[in-house]
Amino acid sequence: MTPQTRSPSGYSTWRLIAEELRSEIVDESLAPGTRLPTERELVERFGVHRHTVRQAVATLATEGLVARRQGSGTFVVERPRLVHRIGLRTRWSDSLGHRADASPGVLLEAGPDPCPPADVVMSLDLHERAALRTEMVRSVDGLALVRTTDWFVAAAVPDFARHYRDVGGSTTAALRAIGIDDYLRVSSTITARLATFAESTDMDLPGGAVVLVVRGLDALPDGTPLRYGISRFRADRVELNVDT
Amino acid sequence: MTPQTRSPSGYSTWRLIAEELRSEIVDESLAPGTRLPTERELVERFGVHRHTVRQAVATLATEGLVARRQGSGTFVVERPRLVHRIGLRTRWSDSLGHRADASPGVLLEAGPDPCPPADVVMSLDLHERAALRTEMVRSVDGLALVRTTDWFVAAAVPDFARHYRDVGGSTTAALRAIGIDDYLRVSSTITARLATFAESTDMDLPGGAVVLVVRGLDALPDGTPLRYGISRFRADRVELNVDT
DNA sequence: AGAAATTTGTGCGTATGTATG
DNA sequence: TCATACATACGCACAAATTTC
Repeated sequence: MTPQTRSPSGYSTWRLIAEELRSEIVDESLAPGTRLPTERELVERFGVHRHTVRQAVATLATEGLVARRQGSGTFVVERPRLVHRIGLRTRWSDSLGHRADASPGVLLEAGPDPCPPADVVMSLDLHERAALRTEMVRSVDGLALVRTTDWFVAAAVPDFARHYRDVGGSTTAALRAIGIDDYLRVSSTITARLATFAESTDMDLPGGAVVLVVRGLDALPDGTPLRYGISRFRADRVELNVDT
Repeated sequence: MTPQTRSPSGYSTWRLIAEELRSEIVDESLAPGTRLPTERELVERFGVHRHTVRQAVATLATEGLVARRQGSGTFVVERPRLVHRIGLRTRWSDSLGHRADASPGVLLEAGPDPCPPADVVMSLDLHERAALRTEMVRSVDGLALVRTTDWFVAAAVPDFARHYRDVGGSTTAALRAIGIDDYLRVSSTITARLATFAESTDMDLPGGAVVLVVRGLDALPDGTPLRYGISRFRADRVELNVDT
């Protein structure tokens, strides 16, 4: 485990240990409220110096994942986790709209996209039609939980950005103002990866954060494609749910 | 980006750059078959020494994610990606069974679990009944893609391990041999995190690999809970799909 | 209440790894 | 290849808070 004996992985020992412990916490193998193994036990388990274990736990403490109490131990902090349901009607308002502490979505950008990715062109049939792209961040309790990029068929959602701001940051309400009362989720594709630098900046993520990426296609009840969206969720604070 | 100006993250600079590029490849921002930016461009973009970007790209090349061609450039390698469908009937046989190169599941362990996690006890109503736990790895083309842990109500699946081996590594077939012809997915919960040391060993994952974690509850058509499963997928090779 | 054991917090010194130039 | 600056990991010692007996 020492840098001398390990092959160069690009990960420091304390970071590896920190991520191992984080996995167990996110997984609830270490349940909220319970005590972490003592530093002595962690030293034993990982075969490293106490300072190394301490630096690992220190980063988790800085992130607010655990709380250390001198003489007593280190404890897993209880943290609310957002459950985002994926189904026929997938709406932010259902997942975080009812929470008193949910802020409206912040529109970072909205404008024409001259050259959307190939799968977006395909899904929305944008060969002959212009695309509108929106970039948003959504937060709960001051914590950014999701970063979204959406494409619309521009002609179908006139003045989207203005309506979005007018209704106070709700996509569903903005679409209703335009005259679109209902839309359905056709399919969702879920992947996961490490956050990019840009995402870490936009969502203020800790180092090495994992994001859940959901690509979804929404259509009008008659089947006309309406929106192609890419949502990137903080994986340590959000879980996706599919009921069948 | 220099070690002097960065706050200590536990990641070496080349590792950060490697993971950034990997995210773009997994995301298909850098599509299969396309050329990576030149070393010169990467040096420019990340503001680091040429040795540093070379080490980053070298790691991706070792993993087979990119191929370097002298005088030509570095290219993103095309790699098959497994799509695992989540729906009412979620079966391995549907996702990877029809592939000629799919190996049967390898049963690592099967036996009584005296003390399953709280949510498993709850979902399967194991307060008074014994639990059977199975641990498996499933591979395609010699590449381990998923590591599963399943709990059954022991009394409902007598001799499961024997049947599983007899039918050659298929859960659905083993259950049929026991007399269970059909079962349905009740709900699925999806999270993501870095792989643990144990998972990295079992699935032979590269350092810092991300896993998609799916917790699912299966029940008999009459609603009796049958199985609670935790599946951990290699996130760089598997995507989940939900059609609604 | 008090002593001992346990657990986290802190300091210094040394050797090695990392990234730049 | 070498020099420089910083980060990492280890070894040892002791302090402070809490729990245990």
